[in-house]
Amino acid sequence: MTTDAKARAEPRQPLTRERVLRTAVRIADRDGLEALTMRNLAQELGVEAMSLYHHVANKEAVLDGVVDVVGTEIEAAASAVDAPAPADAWKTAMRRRILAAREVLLRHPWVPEVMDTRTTASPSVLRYYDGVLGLMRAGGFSYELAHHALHALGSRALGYTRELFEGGDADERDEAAAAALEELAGQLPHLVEMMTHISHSDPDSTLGWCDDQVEFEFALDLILDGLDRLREGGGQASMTT
Amino acid sequence: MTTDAKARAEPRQPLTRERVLRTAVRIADRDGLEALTMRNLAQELGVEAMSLYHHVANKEAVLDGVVDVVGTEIEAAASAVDAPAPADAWKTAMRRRILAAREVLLRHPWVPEVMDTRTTASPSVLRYYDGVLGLMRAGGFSYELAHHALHALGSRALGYTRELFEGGDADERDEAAAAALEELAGQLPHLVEMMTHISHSDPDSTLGWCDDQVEFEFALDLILDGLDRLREGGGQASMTT
DNA sequence: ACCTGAACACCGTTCAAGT
DNA sequence: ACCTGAACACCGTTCAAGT
Repeated sequence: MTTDAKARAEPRQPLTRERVLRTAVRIADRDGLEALTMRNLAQELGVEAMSLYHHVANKEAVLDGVVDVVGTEIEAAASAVDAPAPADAWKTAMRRRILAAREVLLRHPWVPEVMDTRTTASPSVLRYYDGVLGLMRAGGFSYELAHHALHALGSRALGYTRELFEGGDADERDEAAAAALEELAGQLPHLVEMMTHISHSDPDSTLGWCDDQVEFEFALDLILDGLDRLREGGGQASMTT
Repeated sequence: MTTDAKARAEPRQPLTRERVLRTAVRIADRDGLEALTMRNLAQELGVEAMSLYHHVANKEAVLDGVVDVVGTEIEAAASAVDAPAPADAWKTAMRRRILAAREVLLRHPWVPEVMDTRTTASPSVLRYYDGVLGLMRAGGFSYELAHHALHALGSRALGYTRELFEGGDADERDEAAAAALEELAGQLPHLVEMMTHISHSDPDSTLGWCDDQVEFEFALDLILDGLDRLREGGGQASMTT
């Protein structure tokens, strides 16, 4: 049985925008963002590249679309977390919601890179942020403070912050960082000493000592605690000179 | 006089890595990142594209290089800010240093996008972070807290955070956001109400009401104040359950 | 040693033509 | 209405050849 015959044997599903976008997400999940080309996407759908243009305007529309697909997944995950006890309600609810969103993004690690190049807002992401804002309003935030809070959280509300040196192979990255540190050791006294100090107190750790989840939650709590303090202070946002 | 003759009339500078990288920065500043192609870069230098490969390994090396050039500019700007008075020393010094770095980045708005795709650390950026770490150590941070702090600040230490919807033309973006909000108004009750509330209290503001500099400083101060509190508490980083 | 021209293997996209 | 093949205008990069 030839592949042609096999392809014909399965009832051929009609091409739709939905099917195009879901396939695009699958390609990015499986092979990475650089594998998401129009030609590849068409091939995966058993069609010519040009057929895609009947269902999406262009590649930018595909990227907008995949973000919205994942955004819908985030919405679902966020609304599935249980409500916290009344005390500490807003902060605990926000924390749970954001960490639930983060779990979705960890399954689609290419999303931050795409999101950072979007120039228009995805409907599902907007709905998610509307929920975040609603939570703060219910917690007693003024609109002014809530507005600052949305900016301060930024993409962290969705569960991610771009680390400074990420992407690529983690081992490669550590190796490159080690080489850079060695070469520049004389110029980086504090970084070198921090590394030796931390690797002494935790002998297991090598250069790859940074636990992304721990650091994410550290910064998230720092911000949520700070916002809570401002909220209690009456929603005014002046802190420093 | 033909352009050929004119080109020959000026003493032809030899191609060097330095000249290639500085020209690359100029192209990105003037025409945007998408204009920074190997062919364009060569043309600007009056040379064939392939000649570049004698001075840089490939395009990735060019991108690593331009980040390092701007990183050097940031180092210089940061070390030029005057030391603060002894009281509040670390926080004020950090704030000044970061806002000085931000000013450099505002002159090179394409840098965040490139930085976010780097997988190896630029020497100049590493040196800048070493200085940031040194400031915290001098301010009494434990290495553990300082390490968390570096992660929590992330790219903010260099003066930028990627906004969720940025890039492209600002007017276009606002228009798109307005259209999205209108279409989804029923599904975004809190965002819609926040907008009307804020535009009432500030009649000048339209959709483009967000002042990036104000929001950057709000979040920066939120984090610096939080870190300062933890530092005073003895450098321990446990805040929540 | 340094630079070049032609070529290769990719992109996204347009267009006229098929069914 | 939907899909296709050929072609266009770009990329980054390799390679053999020039000086």
